This record gives sequence, structure tokens and C-alpha cells, in this order.
Amino acid sequence: MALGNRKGTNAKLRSAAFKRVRADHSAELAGDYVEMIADLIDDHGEARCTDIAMRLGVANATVVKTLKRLTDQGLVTQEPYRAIFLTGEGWKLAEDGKRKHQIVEQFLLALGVPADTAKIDAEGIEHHVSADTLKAMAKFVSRNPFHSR
Amino acid sequence: MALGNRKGTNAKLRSAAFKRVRADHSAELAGDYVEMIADLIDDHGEARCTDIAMRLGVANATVVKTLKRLTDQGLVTQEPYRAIFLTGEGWKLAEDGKRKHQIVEQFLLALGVPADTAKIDAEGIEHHVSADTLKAMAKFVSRNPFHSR
DNA sequence: TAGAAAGTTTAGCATAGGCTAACTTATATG
DNA sequence: CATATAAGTTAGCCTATGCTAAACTTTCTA
Repeated sequence: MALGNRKGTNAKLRSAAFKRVRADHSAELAGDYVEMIADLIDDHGEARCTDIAMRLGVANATVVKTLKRLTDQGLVTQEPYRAIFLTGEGWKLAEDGKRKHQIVEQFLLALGVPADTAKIDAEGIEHHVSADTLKAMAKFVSRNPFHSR
Repeated sequence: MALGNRKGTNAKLRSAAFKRVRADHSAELAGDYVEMIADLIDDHGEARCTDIAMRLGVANATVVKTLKRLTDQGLVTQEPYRAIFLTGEGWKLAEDGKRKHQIVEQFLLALGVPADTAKIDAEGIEHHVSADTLKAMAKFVSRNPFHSR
């Protein structure tokens, strides 16, 4: 019975894990877009469709469609044929994402992962890191600023 | 010019990163399914639709549809109304996934992340970890078997 | 062994996220 | 200022991944 119980608990935990992964995935794209828009505005003063498309490596039309969703979600504002802006909520999401991204990337570097790989892996990992894990990573970075080969 | 160049390179690297994340996502589901099927076969001697559905937290019909794809991809074999089996390639993928999963989970534990969180985060992170990063994680685990609070 | 329960499959629908091609608008230049 | 080019938009297509409801097998049990 103890065994049966452990299995049951485990199954519940696992299905919860998969559910969270799926939820992370839907949130992921929004995060990537607002981060990128924020970067573009900081660097160039404005964010344009074409830049986003190029940097994400997707077609222009894909960006247009996605931006419509993000507008509906209240993260972005835009007028036809004009540059794209972030709402307050959009900025907040972008800041959170950037912070997370930086911690994960710094962490991978501190762990001894090569710079290019760290950049690429951080992009995938950042959206699946809980607050606990992020805190643990930040602590590690602060104790091992350079990688400890 | 040096700056322009750095930017260009960066943009290319980033779009490559996003492309890899998208590729990871399509591979992810297949990995989760074969891992789970392997676990079920190990535990129960066979893998059934319902178990997979329950453990993944999705509807039965979703599993059926996905299994069809996996069969087409040569990872799985099945006959109508019968249990599900893995092909050689399916087993290989499952083993690789399990190994990766274990390293990531052990790593998070060694880093000081609580057990439940480690389990959940590992599920999301495992599919976005390159060989380099996995090696760095394994090394860390071997040097810090218990978390260094 | 017949019928109920459990499990599997099919059909049909929805959304997200890709794409290309054709069209419209804005901008830059001769 | 007229027009060529660049940028943004629309339409229509595709696949992956989810769902529910209904139909069909298999298996268990009375």
C-alpha cells in the first residue's frame, strides 16, 4: 500500500509537471516577443515587424499574426503600418524575462559552459525555471562569478 | 564597424537560438511519450493508452492521435486495441531522454533546489540542454553529490 | 455465456504557430 | 513630385496538439 501510494503521488506530480511544461510553452512566445520588442526599442528607439521577424528567424506574416494575439492579450499596442509599442504589462513581462534570461545565462557561464552554447541554451531553459531554481542559480553565480574549471 | 559586426553576429546567433528552441519543442513530445512508454513497460510489462493519458494529463483521444504520428515516425508499433511497443529507435530515444532527465534532476538537487520543484523543473529543462551543458551539469553533480547549502 | 464495464478508436472541432503569395501603405530618391 | 523600393497586411494554406462525444472492441463478472 505504501508503494501503491507512492506511485499514485508520483503520477500526480508528473502529470502536473507536464501540464506546467505545456503552460510554459504557451507563455513562452509572448515572453520572447516582448523581450525582443523591448530590446529593439532600447537600441533603435522603435520596434519594427521586419526586425522582429529577422531576429526570431520567422516570416513577416507570422510576426503580424502573433502581434495581433499579443495586442488582444494587452501586452502590445500598434496602429496599422506603424511601429510597435509595449503596454505597461508588456514592459513588466519583458523586464522579468530579461532578468531571468540574464541569471540563467550567467549561471551557465559560471558552470563552465562555453559562451555561445550558454546563450543558446539559456533561451530554451529560461522559460522552464521556477522561482526556487532561479534563486539557487543566482546564489551559485554570486559565489562562483567565474567558472571554476 | 566592429560594433555593427558584433550586432550582426549576435542577431544571427539569437535567431539560431530561437530556431533551436522551436526544433526542441517538436522533438519534445516524442521524447516524453517514448520515455513514458518505456517506464510503463518496465513497471507493468505493457503500456496502455489510458495510462499514458493519465500520466501526461491529457485526453485519451489526444494520446491516440499522437501515437499515430509516432508510429509514422518509426518510434512506436501498435495494433488496434492492443498495447503499445517501442521500436529499437524508440528505445534508444527513451534511454537518452531518461539519462538526460536524471542528470538534470540530480543536478538541480545538488544545486539545492527542493525535491518536488526539481522534478517539475527537470521536466521542462531537459529538452533544452545541449551536450556541453549536460556535461557541465554531470561534472557538478559528481563534485557536489549533496547540495552545498 | 451474456451483458456491463473498461479501454480504444473515429469524427469533428478549436487554437497556436508556421508558411507563401498577393496586395496596400509609407518612404526615399531621381 | 512621381515612382521605385521597402515595409506591413491579408488571405489562405498546413501541421501539431489539445478537446468532447459517439462508436466500437475487449475483458471481466454474474
